Formats: sequence, structure tokens, C-alpha cells
Amino acid sequence: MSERISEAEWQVMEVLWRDSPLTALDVATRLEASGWSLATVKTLLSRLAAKGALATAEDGRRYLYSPAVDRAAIAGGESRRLVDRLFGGRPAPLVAHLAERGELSSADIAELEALIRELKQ
Amino acid sequence: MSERISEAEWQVMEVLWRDSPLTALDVATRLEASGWSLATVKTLLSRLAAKGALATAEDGRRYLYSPAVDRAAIAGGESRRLVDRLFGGRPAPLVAHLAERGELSSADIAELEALIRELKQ
DNA sequence: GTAGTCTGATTACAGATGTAAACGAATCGG
DNA sequence: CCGATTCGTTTACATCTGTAATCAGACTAC
Repeated sequence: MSERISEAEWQVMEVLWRDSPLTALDVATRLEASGWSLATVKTLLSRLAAKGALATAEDGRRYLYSPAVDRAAIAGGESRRLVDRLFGGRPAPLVAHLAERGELSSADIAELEALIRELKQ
Repeated sequence: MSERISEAEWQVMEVLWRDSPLTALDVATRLEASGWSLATVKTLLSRLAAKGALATAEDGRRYLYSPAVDRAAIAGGESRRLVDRLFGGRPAPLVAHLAERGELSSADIAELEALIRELKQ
């Protein structure tokens, strides 16, 4: 549904968007760097399944988890929220901020330029 | 300091970034549209002051609140977090998302174009 | 078949957040 | 003076989040 996905949950979704279906253990393994215990990963998986962000398929007595929401849709929604909240809905100031903070590589700039050219038609 | 500012708190900061110093009642009045009670606004002001995001100046037995953090710095940090989390640090996909969702007006695009041109030097 | 083992489900618990009511001190209007 | 008003402070409380431990049932390896 349209429930929000928290930051920790997002990391779990990332794993499954990259590769699915996976078992809880698989997901935990791929999140080793996070330092979370298996129990924590299970909790996050359950919460995500409960809010409809993940689909579960039974595989014997365990589940295989797969994303049930589109990454692009969620990312788009979150972006929209942030731009609305921080910049009154205008994206240029956001880009300007990133630029000011030296967060934009020349590759980023080239990418943006190409995108703008495309948008202009 | 570097504590995060929540969404509700952000709305309070917005008021004060726009015009300060203000009393609690002033802030609440300018937030009428939010539907919050005066008590709620007071709580948010206290929390913000406690985390150092607001400075207070005594004015008789009440306070005048003013921002103690720079809006641009906070907005930049939050933007950075979002871009890192959702787009692996690359801002172009974010803009692309906004574009796809029809969130970009032609004014936005022109603004971005000008910005890019500037960044390229 | 019985002791581990694996798995989801249940329970836990502190801190953040949204949203306020209640309280106590100060002050103002009369 | 005294009741009403006005402030900030304290307390409240449900949800959400991060982070797990524990439990109960099923299965596996002797």
C-alpha cells in the first residue's frame, strides 16, 4: 500500500530489488555490513510484508521474499516529498545545494545536462 | 547541533526562517493551516530549542524564538541523505524521477538549464 | 524417535515523533 | 487585591523505528 518505508527497511528492500526472491537468511547475509542480527532482519522483513511492500511465497516451512512495490514509484514519491518540504516543490534549488556542497561530479553534471536537453523537447 | 529535525519541526523552522524572532503565539498563528493546537506548537518549539535548532531571547516572561541553524545547511544535508539513500548518491536519477512524474514545469527546466550552464564552467 | 536446528511469530523495550492536556508562576484588568 | 489570562514546563500517550531475544512448531540427523 502507500505506507512509508523507513530507512532501515529501505536497505532491506534494496537487497530484494537487486535480487529476489530470497530467504530471510539470504537477505541477512547480504546485509552483513549493516551489523544487524538475523533477528533484526526478520523483524524488518515482517514489517515490510505486513505493510504490503513485500510478497511472500511459501517454500516448505520458510518464505521467499520478493518486492511487491516498484522501486521507482517509491523513490519518486520520496523525492517529491523532500523537494516539496525543503524547497517548496522546486527541484533546481536542490540541485544547486548539491552543487554548492561539491556533491556533483562532472559526470553528474553531464548526466543532468543530457537529461535537461531531453526534457526540453 | 547535528540532531535531525523532524517533518513537523521543519514546518515550525520554516516559519522562523521566514520571519524572526517570534513568540510562540505568533508562530502558532502562522501555522493555523496546520491545524495544530497552540500546545502542540509549544512542544515543537521546546524540542527545537532543546536540540539547539532555535535560540531563545527572553522578552519579559516569554521567549522570542529565532533560528540557530542555517536553513541551507540543513536542507543540503537532508538532500544529500536522500540522494545517497535512494539514488546511490547520483542526483540525475532524482531529477529524472521528478521529470517522469511530471513534477517539472517548464520554468523548473529552464532554471535547471541555467544552473547547469553555470556549473559547467 | 529424540535432541538439535531452522523458521516465522510473538514479545520487548528504548528513543523519536505527533499531538496535546494539565500545571504552576507571573501578570493584567478592574 | 483577585480572578482571568498568558507563558513556559511537565506530563501523557499512542505510533513508529531500531534493534533484538524468545518461543513454538517443524524438520533433520542420528
